[in-house]
Amino acid sequence: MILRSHVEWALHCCAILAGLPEGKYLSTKALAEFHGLPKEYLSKALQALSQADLVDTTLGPTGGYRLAKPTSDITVLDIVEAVEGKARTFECTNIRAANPCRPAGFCDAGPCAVARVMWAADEAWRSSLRNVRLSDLVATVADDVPQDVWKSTGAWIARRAG
Amino acid sequence: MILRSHVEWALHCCAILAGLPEGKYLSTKALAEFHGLPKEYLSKALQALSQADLVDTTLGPTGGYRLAKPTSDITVLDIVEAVEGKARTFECTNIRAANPCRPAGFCDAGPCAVARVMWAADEAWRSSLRNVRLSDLVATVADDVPQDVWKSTGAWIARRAG
DNA sequence: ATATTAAGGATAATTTATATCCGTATGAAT
DNA sequence: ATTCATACGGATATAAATTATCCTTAATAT
Ligand code: FES
Ligand code: FES
Repeated sequence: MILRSHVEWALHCCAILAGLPEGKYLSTKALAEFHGLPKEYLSKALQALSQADLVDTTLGPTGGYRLAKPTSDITVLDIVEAVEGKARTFECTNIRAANPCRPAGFCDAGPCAVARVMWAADEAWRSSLRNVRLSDLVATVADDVPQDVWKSTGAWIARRAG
Repeated sequence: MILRSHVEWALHCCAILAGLPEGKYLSTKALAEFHGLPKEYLSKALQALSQADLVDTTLGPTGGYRLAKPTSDITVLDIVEAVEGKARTFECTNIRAANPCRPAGFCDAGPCAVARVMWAADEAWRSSLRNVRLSDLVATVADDVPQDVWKSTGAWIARRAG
């Protein structure tokens, strides 16, 4: 099992959009260049963010993306689920139903105990991601990145914004 | 992202092996029949359990699998990692390195903040699975299944054990 | 000897992930 | 008005992972 690369892309793009000057937009082209990613494919991840209402978009020469809400109102889980879907990572195919010792027509009262354990772990994973806001993430990144790089990155974004 | 079906198979097989009479083995064929699974493919999952030293095996007409340890010494995580691997579910491709504002030869001090958040969630998932022992799981299943079905299932296992 | 089993290698089919291409509608600048 | 750059979505292509089967080998019980 492995998460799609879109998750890494979407999270980094949101972190960049967080540094965008008020009211401006940043294009797919700029985001792809910045991260060294294939523009057309990155576009699919950004479309997913748009469909999840995490970002606003506009068309035309100065068009692109910007965050639709304050960074403190967006969680990492919001972003992950936007590109990866909300479906559980464990899928029960109900193999217990094949038990030859069951009476004919036997009907289970609820989900299998195995599935419940796996789903609880899935929820722990989601809960962990839900507890980190985009604002927290950006603050951590800002802490990690040397000040001069951080500053010139902000300038780069402002320069490419439309 | 979705876990492989082997996870569901391996967990259910371990739960069945937990009901095996002392010293006996249960074959792939019996486990496949019981769960309605393709024998040859299920065999791959069981081999993974064997390689992780969670089960003992023996050859020959009375051969098959049995648990290698007490059920309280095996966690759900042990089983999941045996078939799914221990690799993290989030893979960082270090896209931050493409940032055009970095000075040439810039070297990161540690893993990216985005990766750290994703890895923490991964660990929360694993921790949740690690906190459930096979003995706990079996107890829950026993609670779920009607007593008569539980009993006849135990008899079925004993009958097929060699 | 014979039958049955786990183990593992080879191979194929199916599904998912990755990636590119192109047409359309929209908005900004001239 | 015209032109250009953009998001969006559909279609298609390629690569990789998952699912599945087949077959050979070595071990073991009867
Ligand atoms: S039947 Fe699907 S997890 Fe038990
Ligand atoms: S560079 Fe990989 S998660 Fe940030």
